Amino acid sequence: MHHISSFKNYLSGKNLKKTGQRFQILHEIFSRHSHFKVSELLAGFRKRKIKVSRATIYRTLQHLIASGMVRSVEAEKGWSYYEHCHGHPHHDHLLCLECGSVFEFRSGKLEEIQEKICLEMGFLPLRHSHEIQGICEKCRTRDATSMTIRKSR
Amino acid sequence: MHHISSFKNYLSGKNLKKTGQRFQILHEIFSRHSHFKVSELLAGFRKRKIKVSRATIYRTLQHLIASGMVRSVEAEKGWSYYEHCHGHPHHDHLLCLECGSVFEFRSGKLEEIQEKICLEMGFLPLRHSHEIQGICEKCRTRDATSMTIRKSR
DNA sequence: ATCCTTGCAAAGTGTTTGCATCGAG
DNA sequence: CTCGATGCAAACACTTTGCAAGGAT
Repeated sequence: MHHISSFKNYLSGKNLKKTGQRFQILHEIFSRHSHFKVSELLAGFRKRKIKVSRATIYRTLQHLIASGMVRSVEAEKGWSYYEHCHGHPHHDHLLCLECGSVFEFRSGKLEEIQEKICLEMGFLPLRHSHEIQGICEKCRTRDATSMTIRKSR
Repeated sequence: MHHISSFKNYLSGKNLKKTGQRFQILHEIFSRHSHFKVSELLAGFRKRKIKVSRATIYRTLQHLIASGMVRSVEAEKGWSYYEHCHGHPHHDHLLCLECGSVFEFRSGKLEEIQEKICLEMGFLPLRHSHEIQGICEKCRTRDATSMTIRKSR
């Protein structure tokens, strides 16, 4: 469990305490496949009767972000999604506007170009978010066959 | 003023009324160089003593987005930025985490790759947001010379 | 024993909505 | 005259914060 020791490391380095809640949150995050909302973490805790407050989740999330272990992936207005950065460092997202599914994609060439752009502008890139929104294959073919009424926001 | 007639067109097509407020909002948006927050529009109106309520701005923004004249560019948590789509259709952003400046960049090659990815995945791209966050040149060189205290969030 | 953490509830933000009134068509 | 639009304030949803109590070191 590399992420556990990473986090311990981070905590020690900052003179922060290794509390049960913090590791519960870490576990909850890293046992997920990818994205999550705070409300989903909270629901997970409630289901398993683990006591971690919403405030603690938010506070811990700030540490996890500061440590580089988690990053936030903006999605809907006023609704943050997060994901852990556990192996695959850069992968971006396709969001289906119809069914809400999120697909991941990754392209080395894309990253090369980004780096070149930053270099040219003297910009030091730290993180980035890249999301393409549209209609996924499944919804596209469904729409083409049946006469679905598109829901208005 | 192409955007004015575009908007009139959209309004007519939807049986919506051409009100003063709507055109005030349109003007306020299109007289800006690029990004804006709702609060900034509101401040502009207050300064010029124009009466447009916050609710009307949000409601009009929804129409402008639906009409494709404005799109939203997610930025900070719970804080939406918008921009009009007035000539340059695709340009993406570099956000300086230190001073908050936003720089625009654009790359045809980048878009080509994106299109190819979507094609491969059967995804129909409609819009996208791409933001690279980091430290801009000015802040980088300033940090290197003076011993600035980085403000903690 | 110290000082960081936690949980709670309250406060804060940005956004949306119900409703009475206003006004474009 | 009619029905959509507006403004206000209240409602919402997510996030942050003050404070007293708890817990790691």
